[in-house]
Amino acid sequence: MAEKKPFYITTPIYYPSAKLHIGHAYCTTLADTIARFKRLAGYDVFFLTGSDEHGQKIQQTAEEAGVTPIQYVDKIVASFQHLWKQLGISNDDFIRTTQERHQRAVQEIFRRIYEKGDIYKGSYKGLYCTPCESYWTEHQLDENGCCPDCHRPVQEVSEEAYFFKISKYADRLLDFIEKNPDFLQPVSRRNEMINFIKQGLEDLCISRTSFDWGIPVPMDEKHVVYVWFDALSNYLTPIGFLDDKEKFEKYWPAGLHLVGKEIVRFHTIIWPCILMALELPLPQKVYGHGWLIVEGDKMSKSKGNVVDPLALIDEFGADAIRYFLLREINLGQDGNFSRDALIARINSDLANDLGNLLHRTLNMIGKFQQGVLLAPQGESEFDASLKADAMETVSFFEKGMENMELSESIKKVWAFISRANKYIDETAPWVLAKDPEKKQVLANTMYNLAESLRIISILISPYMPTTAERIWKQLNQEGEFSEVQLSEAYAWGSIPDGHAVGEPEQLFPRIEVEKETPAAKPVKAKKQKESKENKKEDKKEESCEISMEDFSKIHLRVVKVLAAEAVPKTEKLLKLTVDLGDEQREIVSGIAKHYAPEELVGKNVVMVVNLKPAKIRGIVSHGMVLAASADEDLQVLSVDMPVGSQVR
RNA sequence: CGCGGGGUGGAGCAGUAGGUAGCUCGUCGGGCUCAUAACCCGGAGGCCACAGGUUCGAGUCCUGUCCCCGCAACCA
Repeated sequence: MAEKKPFYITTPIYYPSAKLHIGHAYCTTLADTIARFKRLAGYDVFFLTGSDEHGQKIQQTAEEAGVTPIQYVDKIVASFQHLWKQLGISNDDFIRTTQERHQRAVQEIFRRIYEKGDIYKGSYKGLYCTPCESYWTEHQLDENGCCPDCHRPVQEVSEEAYFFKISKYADRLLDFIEKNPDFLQPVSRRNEMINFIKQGLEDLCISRTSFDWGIPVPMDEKHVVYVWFDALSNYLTPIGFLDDKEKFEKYWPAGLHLVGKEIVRFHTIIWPCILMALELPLPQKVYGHGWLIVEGDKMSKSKGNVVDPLALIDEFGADAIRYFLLREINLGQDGNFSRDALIARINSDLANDLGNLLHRTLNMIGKFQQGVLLAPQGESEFDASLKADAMETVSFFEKGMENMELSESIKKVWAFISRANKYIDETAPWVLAKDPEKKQVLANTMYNLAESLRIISILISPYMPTTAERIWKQLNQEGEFSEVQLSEAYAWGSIPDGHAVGEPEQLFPRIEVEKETPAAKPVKAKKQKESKENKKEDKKEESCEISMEDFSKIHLRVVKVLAAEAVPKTEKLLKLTVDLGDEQREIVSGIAKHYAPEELVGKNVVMVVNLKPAKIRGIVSHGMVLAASADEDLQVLSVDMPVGSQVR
């Protein structure tokens, strides 16, 4: 066989300021699946992920935690790596921007561009938001003159800094993007970037003196290299940019940088400019995927809908999560993640369709033929059709995967799984088994089902590596599963005559859902209904009605606010200490925009007493203060009744 | 005139250089019994947010309006 074609694929490097959430897991799973597919298809793949560990924010957070920055990031990065392991991520390397190899590479890149004259010293004046590590111009600020992102105050800063002449490359870049439609996808992002570039590019400030947790600028040690210049360079480091010319030439340019839509700009403007300055070829493709919306809403701890991927993996297994993310969410746009939808997919697709197909097949082979497959002889119309479908599925799948149509490709496999289930119905093996003369027809049927499952296991392996291998093992296939190639999926009839299969074993047990979880679901349904009906004049109010019994579950009481203080580093949260009459509680309330803490002290307000406690910003909030709101306005319900009064 | 995404049967989504509106789940009815109350077949359910326009013909193109959602993942 000819030498394998190289394929270099990357995820963004994640910022270790907090734990990773399902959105990060999504992105990395996408990349992993593509990487696994490429390996399956015979490419020599290098798959990189990592962490972006520098910056003022990390430095500060570490200080607050009383540890050094490196101690701080070491710990968090270990949790990244743990998560990737649990998720079955098959990265070939893990780059950390604090590694010596990366620092050397960045300094070298900086030096080369500087010597070329594309980096110059200037001074930067601007309004800086520390938490966001962003400079803003005056008109970008929000109505209060604060950071438009986080709405915290900004500081005026002026510092000496190095600049990278991006402006010099704008025309070349635009030309490149316009001439290479594949470079930037999906098209909506591409159009966006073309517009952005046409508005003109400004030189980019790439150094800082205001903090020192970063890579020193080689010729001027009081500067550190600023975030994007540092972070983007990670893509060059692990493939031998500095010290392994052969490896570097093999893998560069990258085949795919997979990124979230929020950072497409950096990857399609700054990064290509850096590469052009280095006189290196540009990556073949940058793909900006969408985000995950959770339960129709933004994730937030306060709503109790933060999705911790590790917890999900514990509960459902990595493959189920992977399957859900890749199947349910369309790559280019935002997608919904919900627990109900996840369970529905697991039950119907994984347990009923796939798991049960394997189980019933192996069971029949065991029951009707003592677990032994016989080479088929003759072919019925059903057999021929099944086989044709299998072959069509494989080639559709291959094409789809090459085009990054992940969701479409896996759906096609499921259509085939469905086809195989139908085949069982068509051939009715339990009938054949009763007729000795149909012995060979039965054997053909069993053989074809086993072949179908063998092929299915190959096709799903990039998506669900563990499950694929379990199927493989249950079919008692020979050889290392990791060595299997896509070409074997095309080879119908590979199972030898007389092959004995293994015992059936449940792949995915069905997940039984309790009839009605009183809390979350109805509330959500109601919310959606409301918003829908608001436009169409709520004619069907009765559908939102609750019974007296429902209402009586909510305990409302008048309580007195004893103390109130702002929760540090938040803009909407107040921590309140309230007196219920017979006890005191702490609750966190998102009303800081409307009330100063001192305004609330002494007030008697209405509160939900029996709300399940929730942890918000580390504070246990047990209860909720009721407030009326309309547009921007908000008022807590304050009443002139004694503490402890029931509200009904 | 900040930017972007979106409004399609109960839910979640597809709809590809404009030509009978599809899929999954749910639901209703039937079939089957090898199987994880599973599998197979069939039915009901949509004037594709609204209003104009282009066209022989628009969910799909153009214009305008309304509504939702984000601004990068702490905000009960």
